[in-house]
Amino acid sequence: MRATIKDVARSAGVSPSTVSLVLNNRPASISGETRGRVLRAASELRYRPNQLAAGLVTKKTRTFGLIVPDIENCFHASYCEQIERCAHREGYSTLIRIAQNDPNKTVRYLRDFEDRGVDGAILTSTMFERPEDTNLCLEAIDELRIPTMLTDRVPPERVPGAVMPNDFLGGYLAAKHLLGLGHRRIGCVTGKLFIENCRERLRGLQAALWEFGVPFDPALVREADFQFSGDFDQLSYLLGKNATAVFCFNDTIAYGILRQMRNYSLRVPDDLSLVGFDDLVFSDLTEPPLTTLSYPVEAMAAAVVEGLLRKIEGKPDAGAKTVFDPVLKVKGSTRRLG
Amino acid sequence: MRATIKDVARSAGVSPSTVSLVLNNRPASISGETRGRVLRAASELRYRPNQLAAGLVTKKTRTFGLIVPDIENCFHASYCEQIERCAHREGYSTLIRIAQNDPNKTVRYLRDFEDRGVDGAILTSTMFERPEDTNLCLEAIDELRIPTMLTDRVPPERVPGAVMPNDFLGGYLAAKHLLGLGHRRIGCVTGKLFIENCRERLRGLQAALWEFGVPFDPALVREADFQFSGDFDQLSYLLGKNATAVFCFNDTIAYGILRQMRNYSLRVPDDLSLVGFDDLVFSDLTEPPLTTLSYPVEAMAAAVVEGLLRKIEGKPDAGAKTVFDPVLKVKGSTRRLG
DNA sequence: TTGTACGCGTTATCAT
DNA sequence: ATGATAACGCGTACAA
Repeated sequence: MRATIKDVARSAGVSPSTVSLVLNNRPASISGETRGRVLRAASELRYRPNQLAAGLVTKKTRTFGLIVPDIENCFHASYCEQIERCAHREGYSTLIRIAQNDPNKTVRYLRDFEDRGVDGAILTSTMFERPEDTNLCLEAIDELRIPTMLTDRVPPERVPGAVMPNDFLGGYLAAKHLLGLGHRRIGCVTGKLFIENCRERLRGLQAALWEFGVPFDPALVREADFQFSGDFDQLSYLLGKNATAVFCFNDTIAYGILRQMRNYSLRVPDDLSLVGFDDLVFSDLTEPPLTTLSYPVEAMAAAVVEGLLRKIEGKPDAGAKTVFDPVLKVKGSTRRLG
Repeated sequence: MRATIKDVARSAGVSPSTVSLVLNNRPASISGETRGRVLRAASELRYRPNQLAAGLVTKKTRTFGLIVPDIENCFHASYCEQIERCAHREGYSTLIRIAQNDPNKTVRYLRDFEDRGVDGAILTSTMFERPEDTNLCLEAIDELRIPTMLTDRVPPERVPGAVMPNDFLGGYLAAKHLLGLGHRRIGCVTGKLFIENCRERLRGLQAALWEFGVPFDPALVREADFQFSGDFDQLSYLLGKNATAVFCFNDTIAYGILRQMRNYSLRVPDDLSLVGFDDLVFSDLTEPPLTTLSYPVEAMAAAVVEGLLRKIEGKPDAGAKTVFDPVLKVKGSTRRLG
């Protein structure tokens, strides 16, 4: 069996508390000699404290709980990985749970986090299709006695204090870029519009249109899904509406449009300008490389973790940056009209 | 504060042990009346057992530890997600750790798993560049007193009992497909060859060549990296060697080749046939869609989890399928030579 | 400087 | 049918 603190104590000829004092570098002054004996015994027995027992008494487990909708989505995978890295850098383990956009799972996982004594929770999606589900989730968070950070897909009323992407700006930048190139009929293939982030991107687009004095035509907006599905045919619809450019709310959707373009023997950007969102690694490899918007995922992850640590330590959450701006990466899929 | 078992006991007018018996459906017969009182009290106080305390005494935490090299790699992300799902289906939480191919991190995480009392560990990569690192890792696993399943990147000596992809077959199928199409000069862009899986794929290719009586030319093999890097130029080298087809050891590498082909104004499959590996979702979207090899990731995940459960329950590990064959998905990137 | 004793929240054993 | 009591392994006042 595994050595316990008692075994170390016995082997070093001291009491368990002395072992604890030494190993935790407690202010209590321990003679260099016993300290040495303890350390030697501990390493000989390969002693490592049982974290369950330690957590039980200290109420700290140095664990974060992270709930994500999925990780097959590259953006989430990347965000997830960055969060795990930051957490690790701060000495925390990360219990990752994949909720598949299921509010019930989300709530269950949340409770499980509390049962397991995680020190803090991070949720990258707290908006669901049915508003009552969103409320259910928010209530569960409030009942929870655990510091919690929301990020990415956050209901509007909870945005203060959350680490947020500036999706309005993203939409604005994309549209402005296209407008600047002379496009006036800009089609849009959005993600699910119950996601506030998508609506924000849409608002950003509208703001840019307004700035250029171009009327907003709702007929140019098509709601799709962030998951890829190759069989939709938003493209022919939008072309039918005389779109000269299409703004896709993520890169995966843009890949689909790119594919459809080839099916029609049309060319990007000659026959249609295309803008994506997320700047996945693959977006440098498409033909042409995809003009897209990029978030500083690493910085966002760092902000989430930092914010959570502050909450855990009870510090005021001042200072931490909470809104992150996307950057437009102009590659080859957009060009001047005409 | 959160209600404990004692609070419930007090509220129901019984002892903590009775509460425990009721809530855990112990064989001990409890009168329907007290049972009701306990259940009512528990739900009124919203009692949920502290898993740390429970784990401390039962030595079970219903948690798996999962160590992956990274999850930005789509294949790993997918595998990871499937494993998490299977684990959840079986009532287990998954502590996911990203080791970034760092053997030291791997070992540290492993120990941490033990400290936290996870019931079992899953490692998707236990092969490192330096053999001594691999050994270090294997030794750490052996010293660990935790049921452990290895999968995917496993050192040859540990394959028995591991859940493995049949990479030999993958290499064989890819090469046979190309040979069947008349190709004789087949270039190869591999992943790092210290990974046994890559060497297996290479052996599979050699076997197919042998079958067709085509001599193996080492000059046609280029070692690359599974992570994408757009700046390599393996293509011009292989074309210089008169390759008429290229077998890339993963789809990401193939995307890079596809891109290079366009830079040279060459066409796939007319000027070069291309085969990838992994069948990422994006491989239906490339132009042309990428012929590639696909593993039954879900089934593999299920097998890993099942195997781990058997080990945990001390059952003999008979029956579980442990080698999984890839399937060749012929899409548009390969064609008959000439 | 070190040891004793207690508590963390739970389950298991053994009485009653 | 139910309740004391003793673990589980650790940290920490407090005592010595």
